[in-house]
Amino acid sequence: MTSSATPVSRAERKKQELRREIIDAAFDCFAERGYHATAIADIATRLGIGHGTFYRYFENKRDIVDHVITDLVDRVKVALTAENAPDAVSTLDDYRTQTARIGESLARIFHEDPRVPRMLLFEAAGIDKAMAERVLDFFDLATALTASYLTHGIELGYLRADLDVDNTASAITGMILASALSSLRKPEGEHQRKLSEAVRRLMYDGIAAQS
Amino acid sequence: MTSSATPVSRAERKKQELRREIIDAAFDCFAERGYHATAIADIATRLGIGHGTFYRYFENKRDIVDHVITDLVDRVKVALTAENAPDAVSTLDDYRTQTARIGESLARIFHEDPRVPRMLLFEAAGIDKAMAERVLDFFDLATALTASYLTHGIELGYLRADLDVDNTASAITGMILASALSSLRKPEGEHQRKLSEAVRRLMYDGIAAQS
Amino acid sequence: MTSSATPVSRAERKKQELRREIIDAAFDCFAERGYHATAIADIATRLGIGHGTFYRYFENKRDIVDHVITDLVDRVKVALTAENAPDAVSTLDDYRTQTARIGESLARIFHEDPRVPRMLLFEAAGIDKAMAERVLDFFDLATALTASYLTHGIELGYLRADLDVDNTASAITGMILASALSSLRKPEGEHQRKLSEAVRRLMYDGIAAQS
Amino acid sequence: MTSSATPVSRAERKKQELRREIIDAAFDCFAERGYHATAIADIATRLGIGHGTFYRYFENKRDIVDHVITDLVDRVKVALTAENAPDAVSTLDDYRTQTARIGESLARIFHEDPRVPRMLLFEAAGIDKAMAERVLDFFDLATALTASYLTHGIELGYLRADLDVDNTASAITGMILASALSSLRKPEGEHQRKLSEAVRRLMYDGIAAQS
DNA sequence: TATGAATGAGATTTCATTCAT
DNA sequence: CATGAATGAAATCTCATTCAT
Repeated sequence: MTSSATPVSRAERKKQELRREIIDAAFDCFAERGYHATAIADIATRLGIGHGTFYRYFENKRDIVDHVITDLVDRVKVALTAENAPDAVSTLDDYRTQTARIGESLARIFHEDPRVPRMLLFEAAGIDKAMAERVLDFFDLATALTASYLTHGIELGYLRADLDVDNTASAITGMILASALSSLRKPEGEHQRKLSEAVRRLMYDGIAAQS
Repeated sequence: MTSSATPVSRAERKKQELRREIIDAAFDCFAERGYHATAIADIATRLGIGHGTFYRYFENKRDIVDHVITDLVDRVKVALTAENAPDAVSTLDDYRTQTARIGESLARIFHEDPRVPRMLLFEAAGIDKAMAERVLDFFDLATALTASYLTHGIELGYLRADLDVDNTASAITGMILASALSSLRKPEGEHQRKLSEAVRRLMYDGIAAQS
Repeated sequence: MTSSATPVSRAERKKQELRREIIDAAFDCFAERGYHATAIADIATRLGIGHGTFYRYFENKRDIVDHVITDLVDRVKVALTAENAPDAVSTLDDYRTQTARIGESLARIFHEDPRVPRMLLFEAAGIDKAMAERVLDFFDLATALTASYLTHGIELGYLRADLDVDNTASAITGMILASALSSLRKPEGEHQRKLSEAVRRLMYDGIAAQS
Repeated sequence: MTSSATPVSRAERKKQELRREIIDAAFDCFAERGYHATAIADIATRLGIGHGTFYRYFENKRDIVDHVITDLVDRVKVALTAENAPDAVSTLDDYRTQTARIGESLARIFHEDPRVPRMLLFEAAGIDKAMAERVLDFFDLATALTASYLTHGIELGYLRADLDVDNTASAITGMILASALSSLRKPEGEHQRKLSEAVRRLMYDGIAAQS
């Protein structure tokens, strides 16, 4: 029942393994030195393989970076969505908890693998037009997800009915970006938690003194 | 009274003019095709000058992009600071107005020159480590400025005394980023204004329904 | 018994071969057209290889010329020293024979490969300060070697006890230079032999008429 | 009677002056940094003139170096020939004195202006084929001059009748070269004098112990 | 006449990609 | 299949020379 769908041979499995290692090594290089400063030979050397071998696994340099980004985006997507269906929330407190959980999850990813924010925020967009689009698409996705939460909250009445859903969602995505950015300079978990908390207080309590 | 301040010769003036044109053409190219995809010859061709001429005005490619970024950052800095001293504000309403004004000013820059957000958010950080630092420094500057507003507001009592100033400022910077980002896909002023308003409502009213 | 000493693969051997061919082609070019007038592409073209290939074997243009000079200097050093230990000589006649042998050996090198004197005397020193130093060092070496012969001869009593060893050695090196120079215009062996003989007569008999 | 031949105007004189200064500045640059490493702009800057001005005085870079070499060669020629007619010598002692005087004169030139040996021995020949020929021509000239002394000495009987005039002259030129070379590393007058003396002892006494 | 801004030929060097072994 | 030698397109940068001012 396990390997029924694709009866992979041992060789095939090895191949997939190396494929994955190449993606990871490329991720390392791109995040460390930048996409343009990374030569295919650098990636191969890091793995101890010949650089010709690279081309048996990926079309070209542009191909690998696409895979790197896909992987990275998938990981963040999972953090944003996993176990976190908008309709699982029914009160403001639930939502606040949910937000905290998502925030924490993101923070963990950024913290555990600093290549993620670096690549996503610094490297990807500068590669070419198409990649910049992918980055924007990803932000839009995050915004859409947030928007669905907001809409759900409005429907259930625990969020302001007059909320400008899309733009508020954009603003919230911006704060997530801020969190990712700050993880580049202050990667300690403590700091990330405080920032995350500040974001939530902003969202729920606003900044004004209680009149 | 005419040329008293700087008695520049006509030749000198022409030189400064071309220098500026080169910076501008470089800005065009970098924003359009990206830093790495832009050859010095592209910049020169765009101006109808020989590419050797470029090197009479700038050391090398890295030099020109530094100037482009400096210009760009200066422009945004002006929008963030001009006429906008934190201590000119003394009530929450003042602050909200102030925030609106700054937001509008930024929106105008992003809208009037779409190269600005594209360069700042997409191209700059991917150039090299040093430039990535400059970008982070710039975000830090914006955050520090916001923080000074917040501190001022706390002191005067119209902002929450228990505000986590620095992290809240970070979050607000993130929303400014969101605004810049959105201008890339939806550059119409109308949209920008709405996003700006949503940010302000988030800040002042929170998202929760009035209990 | 075959490849016991250095178990080089066929590929490795081919590589060394090409490396040597590149040095030789570079030597050709530098001697023919001069270092500065020679482009890397010229060297590559002469070998029928792509000019990118050059950079797989040598760091840069400066690197190759260093190797060319090292080769050349080694060749001349061998001629100056091989089988020619100062202490193998014990009479004036021996010394004269020795001198003749060294002179002949040098002449053969200059004659067999006219690139040698051309490169050493005309091209090398003009390349840069460091190379000029190498050339001077080489002359100093030749002078030191000659000096050791002279010292030996004084000790054994067949050379004048009041000889200014170092300066006399310098003068003799100068005459070797003259020989190298003359080989550029008059490369025939006959001429070289006569010049060599004239040098020896000068050294042993002086120029004055017998009183 | 003074300026009758060419009635030069003040302007003309100034022009000639600048022309000379350019040659001298070029000499400085070429000797210091080498011909290829010297840009026309370097020469102009050293004089505080615009580099366009250079081209009002000299055809091109090749032209100026030709003039530099001509000047240099003329200076050495003067030292070799001035007041030193072969037929003014009639005894071996006279000749030895004469030789000393020429040697001293050359040494003074090399010592007073170290650019001379550096340019002549290190830079000139590497410039191009034509210049290499000029250098060889110059050495030939020195050799021919020496040869005429030798011939004169043979005719008057104070030099060996069986002297191989041309090749002996070549050898002597070689020793002059040695002197020039040594002035590059040991420019002190004392050393030059000793070397010069060693050359003369070699020529007149040989190196052998008196039997 | 002096100047220096403009020019582009030309040289060096890198590196993604191919392909024979 | 893996390898890495070979390749050349393409980019950067320099500087001798011209020429308008």
